[in-house]
Amino acid sequence: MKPLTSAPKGTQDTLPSDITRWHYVERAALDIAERYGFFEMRTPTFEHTELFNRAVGDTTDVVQKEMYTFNDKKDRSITLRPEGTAGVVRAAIEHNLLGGQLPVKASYVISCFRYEKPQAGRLREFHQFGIESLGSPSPAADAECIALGNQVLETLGVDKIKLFINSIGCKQCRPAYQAKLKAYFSGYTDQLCETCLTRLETNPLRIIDCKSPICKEIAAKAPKMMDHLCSECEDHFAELRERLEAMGIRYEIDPDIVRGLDYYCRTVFEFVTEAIGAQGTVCGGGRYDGLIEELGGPSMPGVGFAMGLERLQLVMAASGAQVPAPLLCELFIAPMGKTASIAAGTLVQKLRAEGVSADCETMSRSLKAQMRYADKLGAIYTMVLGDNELAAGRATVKEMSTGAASEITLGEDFADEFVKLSVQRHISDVADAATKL
RNA sequence: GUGGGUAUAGCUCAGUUGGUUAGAGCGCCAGGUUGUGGCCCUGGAGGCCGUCGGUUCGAGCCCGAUUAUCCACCCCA
Repeated sequence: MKPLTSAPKGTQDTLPSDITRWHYVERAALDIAERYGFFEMRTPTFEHTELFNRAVGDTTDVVQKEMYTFNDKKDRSITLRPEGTAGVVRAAIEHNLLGGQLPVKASYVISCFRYEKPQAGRLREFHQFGIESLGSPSPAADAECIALGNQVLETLGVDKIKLFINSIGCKQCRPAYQAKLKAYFSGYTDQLCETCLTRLETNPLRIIDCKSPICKEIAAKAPKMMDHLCSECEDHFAELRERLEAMGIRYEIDPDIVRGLDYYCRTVFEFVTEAIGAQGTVCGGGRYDGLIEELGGPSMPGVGFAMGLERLQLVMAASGAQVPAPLLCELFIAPMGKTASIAAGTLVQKLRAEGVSADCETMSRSLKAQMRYADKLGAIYTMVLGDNELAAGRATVKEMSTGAASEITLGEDFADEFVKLSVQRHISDVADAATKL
């Protein structure tokens, strides 16, 4: 059987067997964000191309070669979002949220699109959980974001991950530093790689991040931003460190983190793992004080991060993290014959209306096959429904784990009786657990 | 965009120096007496061996191309 076509390169289907894990991860992240005062925000999957050109930056790889850009039927240039911050900031400006109470704290779970060559932990359509805190210039906001990210990772059972932080300066101190950097690297034009030669002109800061061995060696002796921060940036960074230490969040300073999106300034940070291959950045973010103004909003600072949900799930697996089991079927009804099947459908419907997860046979299989099916569903109880039961108006409910049988009437009180039975089991489970303690 | 590996059943993989009807385990389906799951036993369905072309009397196996996938560079979540 040949499929008509296949999913596009770099995309993934999420099957019913995967969805429990996804829900668990997304809900945990959004719940924790709410505790920090960040509420979910939903923005369009596509935006005007200009938004990303301005926000992410014309010189970045993301804008230059990775965007899914097309013209719509009225010839407007549209781009599938490659990241989440631009859309959130745009929406905050558009709805004048920044004229109200500050800070504006938003979270999101979105899919992003980048035309890249897929590899471990890198897809063309991928998912991010992210937060943005708009309005506060204080390192308190930076620390809050980092703490939030840290808590999400901890809650989901991720170890094997490290937090790296750095400060890349602001528009006061960075130009001078960049000039120094440029002067330094200009002495090595005969040795730098081709891309770094163009970086020398467009954004010398990015040379520091180059992975080519020769450039790395040259960059190792380059002047460090850390040594050229203005006093405001220095104080800001020092306070951030003080706050992280006060909260007991462990970090390392990595002076080579620059990040590939142009809007970052001052604080940048990454949660990085070595357990999932070369694409080890699970969460990355930082401060972007000029961005809101750049997009036509008020002059206002901001800070945030994005977490790659596919990568997150990869580290979770590598860390041996457990995902709670899905809600099991409380009762499976196995009918024999058409009359019983109709009755079973009705009984199951009553249970479902009462909020009980219940199921019954729809494949008309043998009783043995139905029992096997119930077992695979993980049904807590099963009930066989045949002519005998229908005639008597009573049936036997069997607890699958113990084989214990209980009688139940099939009348009006059926759902109530079953719920009572089920609750008793829960109570005895709790009692058992208590005695074990 | 550049490089390397891989492509055989739904999944994980065997398949000899090229030689008849291509295999295993798991999964799925059905049986193992009359109305009860897990363990065990038996049977069954399911593959144009990624696609196209070439070499050969003969190709799952060799060669080329193409596509997909995995991994790395690059970049980033």
